[in-house]
Amino acid sequence: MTAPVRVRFAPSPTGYLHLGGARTALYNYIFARRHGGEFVLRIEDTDPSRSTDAAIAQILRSLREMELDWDEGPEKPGRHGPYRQTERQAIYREHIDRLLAGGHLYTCFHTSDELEAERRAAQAGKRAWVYSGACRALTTAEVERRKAAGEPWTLRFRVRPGTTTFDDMLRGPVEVGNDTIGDFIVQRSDGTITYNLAVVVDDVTMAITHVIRGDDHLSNTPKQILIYEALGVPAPYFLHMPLLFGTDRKKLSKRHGATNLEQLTAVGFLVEVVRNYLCFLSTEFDESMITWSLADLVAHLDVESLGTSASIFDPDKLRWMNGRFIRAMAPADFAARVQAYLERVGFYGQPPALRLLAAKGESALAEAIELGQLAPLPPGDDQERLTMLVAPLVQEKIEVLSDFIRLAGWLFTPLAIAGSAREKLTAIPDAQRILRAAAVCLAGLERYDVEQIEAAVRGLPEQLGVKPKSVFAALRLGMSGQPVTPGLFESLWALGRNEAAGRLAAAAGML
RNA sequence: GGCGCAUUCGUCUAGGGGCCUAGGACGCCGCCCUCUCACGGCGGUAACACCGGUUCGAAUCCGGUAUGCGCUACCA
Repeated sequence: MTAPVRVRFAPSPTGYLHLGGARTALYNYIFARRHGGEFVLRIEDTDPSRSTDAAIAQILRSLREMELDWDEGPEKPGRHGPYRQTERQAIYREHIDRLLAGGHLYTCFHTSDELEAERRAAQAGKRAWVYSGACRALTTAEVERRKAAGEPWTLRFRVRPGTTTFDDMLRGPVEVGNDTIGDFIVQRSDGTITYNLAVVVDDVTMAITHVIRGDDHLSNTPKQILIYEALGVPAPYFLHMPLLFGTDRKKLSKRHGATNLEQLTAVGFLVEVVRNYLCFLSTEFDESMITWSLADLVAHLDVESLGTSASIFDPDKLRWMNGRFIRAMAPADFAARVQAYLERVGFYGQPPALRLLAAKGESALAEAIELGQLAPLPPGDDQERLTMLVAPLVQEKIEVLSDFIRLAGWLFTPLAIAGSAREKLTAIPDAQRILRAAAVCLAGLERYDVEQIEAAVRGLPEQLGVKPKSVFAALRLGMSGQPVTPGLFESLWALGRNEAAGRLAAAAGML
């Protein structure tokens, strides 16, 4: 019988979980669940200068938001812990000793400055460069003498001659000549362990059977295989997923706008959609997949049938998917999501969120939230009622949740007609007459419902002898101060009779 | 420079020797619907990186070139 499948996701906590990382986490999770295996989370913080606890917390939060619960890892103790590399020093020690005993490691006294110079010279002469292995020849006595003299030293891995091969589950056989690898450092002069050794030791001791990671690690794999060999343990299966780039074909970074889950959800993308979008890259996609649940992803997606070339993050397609998803939601669910979103971005009782979005756009909003400038604020009773009332009106037209604010934010703030809206309103012939008539008309309606409102408004043009367009435009501007709103009749209805009539009358008074 | 991986419309992709004068989706453009904006519907634009082979026949197989990315670190 074969060993149970165990996979891991091993981010280095140097910042947010970016989308590429989220994607490999997703596929690791899916692979584990498909094979009834276990998914472990490990934090690769061997470089303390770049790792922060805040980043770790951030990453855990994002994974949880995507519902990728890990079976073992931080805050989820298991038999193979600890799950932070900084806490596994003793384990590395032990393995270093084993390698040392096996003659796979040797002490090297070359300083990084010396090596840097050599490398530069080789570079200038357009010659290939790998570490010469000069220190291999040092005698034990010599080593001891120089160590005693206080010279800094590192431990290097003695790369054997020959070639190293492995079968990538996605790309097939890969073969490299060991002479192109060069003895690499495994223990730094400060005594800390290097990435390539740490991963191997961790994967061995955590009983990882399948290493599913980004393509950027493909070139490191031969080194790691050499270490497995030296340790005398079988290497796991490897699968290198295609990378995810920004629109400029470069690695995703801040310059590409919203590129991590936090920012994306801050502008109103739904986690499920982002999650699905990431999964649908490098594979065939069908519209019916947009509303898939995590369980559906597990049931249908197979990391082994992904394509092999890198793909580019396309915010436009994500938007479209988000819109489709929103349209497919039950109205009540959508309303609840809108409310939670508005609360999160501090919309309720905090016009700043609204203004920020209007003036500076989505990225500014995302940034403000990120910096904690907008505190979550629960809605008041009236606001909650209004939100529920208005949500269905916008559900059919928006792409991201922040569009709600753009489209319907005016409903939550006192009437203000300024700038171009004011100019447009004044430019409408008979605007004042129209507004007054409409206010009176609405106030006198027998029943205040959408049908009655529509009938009344549609009767106005003939009644007043003006063009229908003038009436619609005047009422829209007059009730909202906005050129674009949800449906006119529905909006007037959502406002309520008094508020609607009051706004129109007030608008007439401003002319 | 060396090594590795990749290469179909702008983007995500279908395609695994004849079904391909290359199909779908996003975007873009146009039309329809329409109280604004959208949504929705319909239509259009647009690609096999290049050069050589193999073959009766190549997007599909092979070789080379180019380009991109990654590794080549006492980063991960």
